[in-house]
Amino acid sequence: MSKEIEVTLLPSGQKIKAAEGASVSEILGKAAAGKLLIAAKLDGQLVDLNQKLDRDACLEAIDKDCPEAIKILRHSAAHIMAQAVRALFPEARIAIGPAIENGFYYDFDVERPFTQQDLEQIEEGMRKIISQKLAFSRKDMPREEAIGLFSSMGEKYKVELLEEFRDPTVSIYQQGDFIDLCRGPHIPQTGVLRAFKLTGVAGAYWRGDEHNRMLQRIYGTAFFDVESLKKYLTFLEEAQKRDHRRLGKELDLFSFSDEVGAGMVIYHPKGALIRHILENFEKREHLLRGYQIVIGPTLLKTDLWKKSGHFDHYRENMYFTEIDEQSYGVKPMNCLSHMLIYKSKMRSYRDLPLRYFELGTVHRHEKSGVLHGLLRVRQFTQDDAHILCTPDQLNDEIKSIIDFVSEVMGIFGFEFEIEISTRPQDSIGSDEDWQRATSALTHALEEKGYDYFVCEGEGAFYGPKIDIKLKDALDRRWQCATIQCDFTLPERFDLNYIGADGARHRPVMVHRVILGAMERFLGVLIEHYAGAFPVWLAPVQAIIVTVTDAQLDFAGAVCAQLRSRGVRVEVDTRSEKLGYKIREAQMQKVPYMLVIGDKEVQGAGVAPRKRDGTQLGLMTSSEFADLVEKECLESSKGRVGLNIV
RNA sequence: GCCGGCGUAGCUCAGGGGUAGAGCAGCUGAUUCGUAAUCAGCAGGCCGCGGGUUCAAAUCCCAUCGCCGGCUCCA
Repeated sequence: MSKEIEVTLLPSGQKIKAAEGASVSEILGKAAAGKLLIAAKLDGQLVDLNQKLDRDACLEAIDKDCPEAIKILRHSAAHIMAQAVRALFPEARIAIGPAIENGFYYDFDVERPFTQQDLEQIEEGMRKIISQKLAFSRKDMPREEAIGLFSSMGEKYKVELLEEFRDPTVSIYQQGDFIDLCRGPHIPQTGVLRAFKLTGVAGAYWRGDEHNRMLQRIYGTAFFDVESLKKYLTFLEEAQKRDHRRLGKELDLFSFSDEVGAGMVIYHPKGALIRHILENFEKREHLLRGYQIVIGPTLLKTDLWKKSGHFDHYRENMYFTEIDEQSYGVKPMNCLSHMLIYKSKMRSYRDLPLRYFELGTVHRHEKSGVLHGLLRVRQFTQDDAHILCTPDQLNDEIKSIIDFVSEVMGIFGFEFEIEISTRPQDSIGSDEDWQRATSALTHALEEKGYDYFVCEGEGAFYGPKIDIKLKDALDRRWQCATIQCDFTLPERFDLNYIGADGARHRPVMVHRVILGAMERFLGVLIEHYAGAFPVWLAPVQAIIVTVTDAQLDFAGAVCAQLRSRGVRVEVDTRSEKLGYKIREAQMQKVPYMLVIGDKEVQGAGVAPRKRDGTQLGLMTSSEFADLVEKECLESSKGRVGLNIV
């Protein structure tokens, strides 16, 4: 006669009796009425449906609509893929295969890289496995036994992982003839996987270390139903349409040239104009907040880079040249001249904080493989500032930078994630300084009530930092704003100020950018707006389209009037039909099209048509200029009207 | 930098050892038209750059530059 246990069902709180040794699915089966169960939470821990219960516990069903379910499905899909790969490539060694943000991957050590045809075959193999409805079964075993098991299979990567595990017991999962080291849980059987697609293959270093062997990684995604998969694939297509590299070409904003070199942006008139607007906007915002605009040189003697520590810690990313037998370094950061400005005279505590702002163009030798449109380039301009303050002022300074970032991002409508990065291996300064700087950053964020992630060991070589990440159209995150504490440069340059006590003190330094790099920000901005810039940023705010050539003279006069008001307007003078010219303006995402036919000439006005197709009816050009100005101010939250350029 | 893929007209792409192709854009002409593509004609190319194999290379091989997807690294 078996004992009874009491199970509390969550979230209802209902208590039911069950036989000791009953499985999760047996217990939940009755309560789950028709829902597709994926797994369960046993006292808060995710477990498989066939897990047996031997004590009183709380149990919560995980059906396919729970947020955890999709991760479990994708993780199981990775196992199924690995099984298919092993069937096709018996010599393949398996590494790791987790669920990731939009899917899953699995890394394999294989003789030759996978091809597109291989992927199709693997998909076919997966479909076969799915149709067999193989159960995922879990087995716990002592770590030593697992090492023996995987050694006998030749799975050296699994053995390497196991050898570093501390737990005496590990779990393995098996479906069909495929065995994998895994914490689980998994879907009950392979047939649960209904919709999946292998999306790509790429090289990836074992354990993410470039000194290790490069494995072959297959990416895929999976969903509970085919419609969701289709929706996701459509999303990817849509995202590709707003890729800034594509829009940059279509909207004639910028280009790259292999004759010029990789990672060097060539701004075309419209792209340059947007950047110009952004930069003017930035200068005003900085002056408003007590920053002083400064300008430093591009080439600085290598000796100075040695003094700052850049030569020892950042040389790999720098370009050097020689002038009159003197070695110079092209600046990868703007801080040095700002330090020299500070040092140019005696400073009092009454002068602090000093905030030096520079739209500084820097060059960094990024590895060729990381270059990516505007988002990762070798020459870029930062909206950079260095704040020198007393240690007491540090917290307030950081808080006001965070406010600055949040106000600016609000204007563009960006949401962001915040990360704090702590001391890396290759770094300078004392532990005590790092500790002080790191806690200054965390305190400021906590006082402002922001959530943040901590990235251990990801800081700059000279100090810890707060990074603000924006997402691109393809869901990749890009660092834009960053706030970096630096206790070491003031030391190396022997910066000081005279305190109220008459003695010399060391100021604290903060490096910070708001938009980050103008290039990257513009790239993310293009994708954010899908190329349809708000009027205050649009390089062409209105385009005049005439019904026939007969109205061209009047169109020219209107254009001149609007330009004198600061409206960025052009005339399409081609002898094309109205519809043709409208279509073109539409595809160029111009905010306003000003239609001029005989009626408008008669009425001495224009008929604006908005980008979304709405027509505003006849108005004078002056009324239209007022309208554009009002919209600029509204969309820029009062910052920018018509007179930005 | 590493693994894989790819460079053909301004753009998007076809052609895969035997005379270089299409659509769009451009130019010229006709059309003068009311809110997302008027018609016709013309022009446009060291097939990324450099080597090699071959009677013959856009096509095959090597090297190089650049681009794309990842990895590593970063604003």
